[in-house]
Amino acid sequence: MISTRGRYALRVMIDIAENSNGNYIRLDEIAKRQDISEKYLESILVLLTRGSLLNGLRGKGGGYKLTKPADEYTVKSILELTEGSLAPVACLKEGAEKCQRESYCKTLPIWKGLNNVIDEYLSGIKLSDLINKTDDYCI
Amino acid sequence: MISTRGRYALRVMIDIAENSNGNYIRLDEIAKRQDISEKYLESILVLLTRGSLLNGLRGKGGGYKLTKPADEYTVKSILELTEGSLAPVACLKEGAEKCQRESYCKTLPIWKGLNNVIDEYLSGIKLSDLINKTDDYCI
DNA sequence: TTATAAACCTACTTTTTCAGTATGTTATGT
DNA sequence: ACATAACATACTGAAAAAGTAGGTTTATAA
Repeated sequence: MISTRGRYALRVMIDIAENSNGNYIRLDEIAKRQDISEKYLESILVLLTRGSLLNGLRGKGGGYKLTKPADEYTVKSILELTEGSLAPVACLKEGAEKCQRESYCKTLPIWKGLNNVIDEYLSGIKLSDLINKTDDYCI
Repeated sequence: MISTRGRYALRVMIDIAENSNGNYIRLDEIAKRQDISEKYLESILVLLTRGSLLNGLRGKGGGYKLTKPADEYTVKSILELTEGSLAPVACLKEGAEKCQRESYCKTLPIWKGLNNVIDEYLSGIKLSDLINKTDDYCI
């Protein structure tokens, strides 16, 4: 259901939130810490950057950092961007072609309900809930 | 997330619950009503029968019927049998090999929570909630 | 008892998605 | 100018999903 891409994306977002302090963090640093191949990680960071969840800077001193405070990211927003959609069935995806069975389908209400339950749960968790940034609060 | 197999399985179980009245229903009948190819449907009915959610009888007059009353099936039990597992990530599947990151993984609690939310929702719906068997109650 | 109807079984093909790799290009700071 | 690090494009391999094909067994009803 949640693919490697989405799971990695979440781990990476947590990693950046914890280890950056407004600084850019290099891809190879993250890759090493998270034990993900640089090349595969790159393809994930591209998504996060294009979706403007991250800010990428090229050249020396470059890297990635968050575009906004950690409490403004929901887990849902991160997963949705990388997974494409979290809908449990195709007919509930954004922009799906209209299903012929829609009017009388007895299973559709189940999928809608499931979709809601998942959405609510993942919208309720913020990136800031997942990090322990002790260094920020220690004097 | 939920594949065609699981979705079809649910539709088929509803179909049988609605149209059988203790009688066996033929595969080709179900296939026609549900607009699913006979051959593909067969592979699904095999799963449901092997998992003893259905009873299959061969030969003339044979077909499939429920093994128990409709209110003793949860949607979860039907989907779990056909999908294999409903766990949102591999490491939560039954009999998954132990994940090295388990002890310190910051995303694991999210997946466990999501798993619970999904389980609770799908366990709460019974097959009997999905059918309208008016003929049973009309004299 | 025999023909027929129906589920059962094994194996295959085709398509799609996931995961990962390779190579080259552009922007940035020193 | 030069090193650095993100960006871009394109490819490969493996696995799973979806669907097909053909033959085998078992029960029923004529």
